[in-house]
Amino acid sequence: MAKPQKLKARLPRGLADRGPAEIAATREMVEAIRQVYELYGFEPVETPAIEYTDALGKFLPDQDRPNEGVFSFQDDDEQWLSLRYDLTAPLARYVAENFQNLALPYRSYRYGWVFRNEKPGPGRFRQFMQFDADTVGSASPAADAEMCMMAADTMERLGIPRGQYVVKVNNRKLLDGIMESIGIGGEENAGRRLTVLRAIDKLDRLGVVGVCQLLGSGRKDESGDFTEGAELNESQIDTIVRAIINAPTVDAVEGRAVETSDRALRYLRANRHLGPRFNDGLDELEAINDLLVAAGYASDRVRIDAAVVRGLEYYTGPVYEVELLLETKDEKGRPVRFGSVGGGGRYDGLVSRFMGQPVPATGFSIGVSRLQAALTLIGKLGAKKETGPVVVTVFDRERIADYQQMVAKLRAANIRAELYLGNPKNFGNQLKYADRRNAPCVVIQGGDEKEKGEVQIKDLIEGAKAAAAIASNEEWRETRPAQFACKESELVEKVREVLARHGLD
RNA sequence: GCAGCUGUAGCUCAGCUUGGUUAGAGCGCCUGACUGUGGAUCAGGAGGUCGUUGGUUCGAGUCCAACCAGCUGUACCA
Repeated sequence: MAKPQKLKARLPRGLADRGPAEIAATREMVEAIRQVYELYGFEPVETPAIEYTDALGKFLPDQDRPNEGVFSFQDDDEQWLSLRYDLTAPLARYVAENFQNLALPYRSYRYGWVFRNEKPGPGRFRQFMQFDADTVGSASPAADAEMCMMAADTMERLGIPRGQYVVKVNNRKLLDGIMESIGIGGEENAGRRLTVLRAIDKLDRLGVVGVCQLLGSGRKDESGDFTEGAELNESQIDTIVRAIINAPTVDAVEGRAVETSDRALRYLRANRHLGPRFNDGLDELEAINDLLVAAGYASDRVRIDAAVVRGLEYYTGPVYEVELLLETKDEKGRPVRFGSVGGGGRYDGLVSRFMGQPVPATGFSIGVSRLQAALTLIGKLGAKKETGPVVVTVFDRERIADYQQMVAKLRAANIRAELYLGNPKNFGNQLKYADRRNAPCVVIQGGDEKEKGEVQIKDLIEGAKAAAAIASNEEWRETRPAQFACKESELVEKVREVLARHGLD
């Protein structure tokens, strides 16, 4: 007898279903972040998940085909559409389209799903949530400093203690200046500069030696895979290493060695010979740092770090990155480092792509999904299991209307409640169901109770505790642990007492 | 994309080295003991194209090849 071919139920890789606990955790996080952003005077705006591909700037050069990394499709008029891969490019489109109606500088925030068609990995999904804040129309370093402060405040509002995160600040012009000074400026070296930036970005993972290999002839990893290097000569590598990679950042503060912006800046100042572009970047960094210090944000929250790269393509000046410093173990006992959970920077070119005038902008983005994974793992989120509704059981199937009425009474009193909708034949199954729903209690009314105008209320939470002491099934059933009778008219009141006893009111 | 590892019940896995009747375990699920009560216990039951295709062989879950999928690392990452 051949079985009919069943369709295999399967989730596409890199995508995730989310249950009640995760949804609740996300809601909690989003609300916390929103409060901070509102406090800073930002207002919400939402754009759709789909944009014209050219608005996202993701056509491959010299081809009329979008980048493979974005999910794209053609409209019936042949125009390419794409799912957004971040929230910044759509905002730039929105601002350009509504430029006349916005009060500039325009501060806005929004959160939503973004999509990337890339190989997924641990903690990396093809659909994930970001929460962005942007200030459009201000070139002031105060706008940048504010982003950094807001990032720090947000981390603390989410329950991450000071010292377990850090907001790192850098300026792209520093790196550009250094690269110019070693002779790889100009259009013809654009590709090479990318390789250099990528190499520096890997400092935390590969260390100084690995980065130097990538700056030079290339690097072969443990699996035998070879990565081509930037082919710089020794003196070029030496300049980068001395200016950025080996830059001292540790200072003695009150007898302890700590990383400080002061130390980083002092060292950068000694490198002013690297050229005007480098010096521009340094001046901007100094300006931001002065504002941070004046506002009381010291190096334990926001810190200058010349090795931060981020967003190779569109950042033009200051860049920021939020890093979680805490370490923990995963289910299998392996150490987990969370690393970057957010970042941003100044993107002065992004809005002006649509406009005839320059429009400075700076923004910051939190990776909600990744941060949620981190917070869950360290137990800051989703620790408690959601309590289910009160379940009204069906004893006498002729009287479903009576039971439904009890449910309605509980609901009218703002108590989560539901009628058992399954097959009422086996009463035990109804309790099993209530147990699996994590119901705090069930309401029972059989013929005996009905005659006396009573109902039975069974406290499942208390009952589960009592169960541990009972070994035999007879005893279990006869004692009816944590169960009591009350007048039908007292139903709401008594249920409320049970909920209060467990802190659920 | 490149490399390594892994595909056996709903889940976690054993069996593969050394090919040999009916492919196992734990957990979960269903039924009953228990026609008015969750848990525990006991008894029973359902559930498998051994990732796919081809090859070697009298005989393949086991050996070989290709492919597919997953995981891990690496590359890319706006």
